[in-house]
Amino acid sequence: MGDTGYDGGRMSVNYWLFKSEPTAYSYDHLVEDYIAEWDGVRNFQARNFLRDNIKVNDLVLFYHSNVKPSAVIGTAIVIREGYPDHTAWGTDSDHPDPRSTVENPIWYMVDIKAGQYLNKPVTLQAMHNNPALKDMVLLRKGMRLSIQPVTQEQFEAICDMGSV
DNA sequence: GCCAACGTTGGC
DNA sequence: GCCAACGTTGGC
Repeated sequence: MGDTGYDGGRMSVNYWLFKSEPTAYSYDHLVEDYIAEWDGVRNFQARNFLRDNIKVNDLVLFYHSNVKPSAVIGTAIVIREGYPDHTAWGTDSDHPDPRSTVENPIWYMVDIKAGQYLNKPVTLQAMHNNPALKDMVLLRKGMRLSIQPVTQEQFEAICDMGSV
């Protein structure tokens, strides 16, 4: 941002970290599917990012949470931006919300496609040990947000740490 | 499995 | 609008 470069209408991509419990949806699973709807987010702050801020071509760190060790496993790319999460509708869904309707959807999702595996997972501990990452949202005490903004510097630092 | 931290709900 | 109760997240 802030330079005079032209990139097709947008000054730059933004960077994000998506959390997933691998027992629910792993990075392997994304690579298999190649394209995934990032549905089921039921937190308003994360919803706002999905609805308002996450754009096509934005880059994503895919983080496995609630496993030993928790770690960033790979990257993904946003291929469709915020649209209503239809999995909130209908009782056969894994995460229904009867308050959300077609006319007034509460929840939103994006589509992503698989990027690259890191050559080696970057663990939560490794991130804590890197002073360059000290301001990461993920590392803030008690921060449970499942969709988090990441700076370009943080994104690149983690990719560097993950390439052996 | 424990439990601290957090978000959400709902009574008042 | 307060806040207690509850459910969930997620590291350890």
